Amino acid sequence: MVESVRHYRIGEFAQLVGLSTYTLRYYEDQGLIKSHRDENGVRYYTERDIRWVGFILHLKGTGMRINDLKRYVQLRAEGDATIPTRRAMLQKAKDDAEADIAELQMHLQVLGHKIDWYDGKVDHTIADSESFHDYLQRFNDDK
Amino acid sequence: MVESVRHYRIGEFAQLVGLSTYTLRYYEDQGLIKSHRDENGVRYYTERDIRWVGFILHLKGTGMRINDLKRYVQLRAEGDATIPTRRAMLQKAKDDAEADIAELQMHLQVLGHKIDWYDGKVDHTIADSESFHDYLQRFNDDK
DNA sequence: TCTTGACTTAAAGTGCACTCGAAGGTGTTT
DNA sequence: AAACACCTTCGAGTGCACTTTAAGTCAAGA
Repeated sequence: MVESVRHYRIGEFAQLVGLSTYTLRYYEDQGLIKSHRDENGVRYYTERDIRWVGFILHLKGTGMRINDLKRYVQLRAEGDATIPTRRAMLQKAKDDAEADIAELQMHLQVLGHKIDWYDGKVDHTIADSESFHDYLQRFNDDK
Repeated sequence: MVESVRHYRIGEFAQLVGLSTYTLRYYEDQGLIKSHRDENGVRYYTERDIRWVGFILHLKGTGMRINDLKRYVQLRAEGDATIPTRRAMLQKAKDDAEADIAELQMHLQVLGHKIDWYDGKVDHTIADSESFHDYLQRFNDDK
């Protein structure tokens, strides 16, 4: 009694992973994902494929580009010998994303100050004469 | 004895703000920045303009699009009555960027786990049989 | 039987933000 | 005089990641 694994055709799978069928075929063309085919040539996917797409989306989510993803997939196909390379790719993606966050936070800080400055102007706790640039200097004292 | 303000022509200004002269003219076309002109029609910029471009770059840095930037500039031109609207725009930009950071961090966490998993495979502290998916479950116990 | 959803290839379109080039002109510097 | 940096309009090109269309085929389900 072999329990057959649940199969999803492209439409259902697309909904599950939150991509369009177009995109799924596009990713397949690009070699990012592989699909299985039934006797009529119709694509189907399994739970494993859901997890793989999920992981791809995590990588994409950190800003990794399709080309790098392709490369990662190729390396994976080459077996365990490429683990150090893949690890390095992930580390780089991680470092890059962390740098992005740091930059984002820096911009965010200025935005926050500008919002505070607007508030100060509106409730008159900041002098009309004080420009945002002057106001910002207040936070630069320690630099 | 009026100290005249330091003027920068587009080439020098471009270097100062880290944009190309092309981009600067493009931004001007889009209404994001204004330039002053000398008697020959040659653009020049001042310190104030450096600060303004800097601020624009902070907004862009949080992911704000040209169209929204345009709108912000328009509102600014309409005077203090639009401060609440502008404040709201900044708040939204801030909220959006914070959401982006949160998402990024989520992706980052998975990446981190995958890196650890690779390390575990390499030094055999993780069983060969344990898939990354299984491994990830370890961190899901509290959910 | 008809609709629905799948299949194919190949090409074109979309959106965003630049980025560049052509072609001809002006003014300053070497 | 030549080089250089600037000016104009405006249209085309770039890069990325999709997104859509065309045109025709196939098979299962109501």
